[in-house]
Amino acid sequence: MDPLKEEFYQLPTIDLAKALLGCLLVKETEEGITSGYIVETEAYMGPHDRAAHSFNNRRTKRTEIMYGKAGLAYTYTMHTHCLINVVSAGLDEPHAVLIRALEPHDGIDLMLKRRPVDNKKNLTNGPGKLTKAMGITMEDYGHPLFESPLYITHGIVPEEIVEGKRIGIENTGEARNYPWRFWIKDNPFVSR
DNA sequence: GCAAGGATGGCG
DNA sequence: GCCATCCTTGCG
Repeated sequence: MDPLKEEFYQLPTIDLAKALLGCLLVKETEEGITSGYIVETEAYMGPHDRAAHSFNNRRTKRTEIMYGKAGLAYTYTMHTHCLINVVSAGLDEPHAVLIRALEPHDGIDLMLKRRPVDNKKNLTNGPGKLTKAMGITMEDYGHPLFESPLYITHGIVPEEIVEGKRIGIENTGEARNYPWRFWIKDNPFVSR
């Protein structure tokens, strides 16, 4: 399946966060191909979103890619883990969509080898878990997600999308209450 | 230089 | 609910 085209990412950030649900995230490596359906995302709305790394237009080496064009990968390190976002909105609008959970699809054996778990439900049901299972690292910082070897393609159309508060941003004032987390209703691979 | 603080995950 | 662990950031 071909990657979704660059034009796919030309959506308002909230719309993109929803549009990404059901899409297939694919990573090709020498070890093999892994992929999973995106089942949970969060929108980070840049300068006016206290929970965003780019709040108040903070522009550093880390956040620089958020000021780039939509469809690039923004990877960063959180504690000992790598998290992946899809850069959103126009140039100099530093928005991003965090990919929080996947439903494993291809290469499940390889993912289990990278990240052994008893139950397949726990393989990619968290932002740090899915990157480890798929072999996504800081090497992917700035990679265009409309190109191999790390790309997003058409998957399934979700039956119903639900929204709620974002996770893990307790110390961000009002921003913690914004309903900018989206997931596929009743999907067992959502993080919580 | 250095201290503080996470968009986490795993274990108790 | 606690903490390991380590990179980024802001400040001195």
